[in-house]
Amino acid sequence: MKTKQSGPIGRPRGFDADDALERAMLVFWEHGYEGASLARLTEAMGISAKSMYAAFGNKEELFHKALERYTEGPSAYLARALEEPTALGVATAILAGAVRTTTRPAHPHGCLGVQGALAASDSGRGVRDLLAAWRNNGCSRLRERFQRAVDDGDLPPDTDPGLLARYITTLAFGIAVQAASGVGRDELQEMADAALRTWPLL
Amino acid sequence: MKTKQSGPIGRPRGFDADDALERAMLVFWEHGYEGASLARLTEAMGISAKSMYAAFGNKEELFHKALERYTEGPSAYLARALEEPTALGVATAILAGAVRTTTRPAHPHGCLGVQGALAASDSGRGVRDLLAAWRNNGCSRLRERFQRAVDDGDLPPDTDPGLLARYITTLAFGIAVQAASGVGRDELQEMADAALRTWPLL
DNA sequence: CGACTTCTGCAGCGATCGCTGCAGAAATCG
DNA sequence: CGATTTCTGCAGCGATCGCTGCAGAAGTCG
Repeated sequence: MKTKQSGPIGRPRGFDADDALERAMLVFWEHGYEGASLARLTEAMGISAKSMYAAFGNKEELFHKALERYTEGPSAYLARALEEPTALGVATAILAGAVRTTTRPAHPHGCLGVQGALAASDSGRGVRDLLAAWRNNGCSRLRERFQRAVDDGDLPPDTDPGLLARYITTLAFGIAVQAASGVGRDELQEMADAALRTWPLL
Repeated sequence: MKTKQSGPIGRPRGFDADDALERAMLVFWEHGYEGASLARLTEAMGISAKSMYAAFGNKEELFHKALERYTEGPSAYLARALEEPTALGVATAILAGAVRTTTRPAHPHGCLGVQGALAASDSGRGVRDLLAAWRNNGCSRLRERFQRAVDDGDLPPDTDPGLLARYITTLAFGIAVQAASGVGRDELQEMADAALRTWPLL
């Protein structure tokens, strides 16, 4: 319900908030929540600390919005994968997406949802819990998708969808750790292929 | 070659350095390298900052020694697992050890080698790289063990030991992430069991 | 134009960071 | 014992942390 058809009165901000958020996301991705200082963030965003606070609230809110951006951007392969017609297709797309996203050249290696804040000091507990919920949410959505596959007869009726979802997400998170360790894309993709070669038997 | 049979001259330190290191390891484990402040570390160790520096050098050296302690303690299951007689036994023991260690009650959840410093600021780059090397070293030792299994005929001759080692370590690191997210021990162990049920076919 | 609103750059807040100088206490030597 | 050596507690170092008050610039309104 937008009542004003022209922009808000007053001086408009002199930077592109979307661009700035994208750059902030990359800094969080590379250095983690607590490892990304305001100085480094604002420098990458091309704005002053004051402008960042005016536009995004504070560091934690900035991270929240950066995580949303990450979910809709680099991590969008998950939502797309869930729409694959078969459970095997879903699993294959998720692992391939994880490998691709965590080993993109000229991008930080690893996954923001994993290395954003696995362990943290007290001040980072909020973000750490947010990311834990983010990861568990991904697992839950996958479980629901596999449940549907069981209902549809795509997976054997004795399949445990929760266990299967936990297995695939465990591999995906493990891939993110390996990528952060510098393991290359090809090796991880080969490993993902091998892991799904025994598919119907899990 | 110890030449002095009596202790060194001068006042001996008034605390147990082994105890202090153990407590420091637990703090690093829970909060990560950068998330563990000197104040929190020294409080847990029961000594002053000055004593810590005299005994361990600085924060980074303290972390190095804490990681050694972790390797010989909570993570000793890896070395034990490598001595299992069969490759399947090795893999089973590694995953079971990972599940147990990352979900121990009254201990930090997750793995120090993973959440100690996955992403970090500039000042944590040394430790981040150290941990990446630590993880890759575990993978290499597992690969060598699987290579031996191939040579001994325990694994089929067309098995790729590197790929298999990468798969098992990926699962182990994924388990560490899941544990850090609060996933319970039983669910993870069930998942590990299921992952190895198709063993000879990878 | 003048009135109004918002954004921007500067400077700096209090708190915490890892780390250390100093003086005295405490232990081991001859 | 005195001499020597090391450890300990206190206080505080400079740097950085996330964050903000203020004044003026810069834009949108009637």
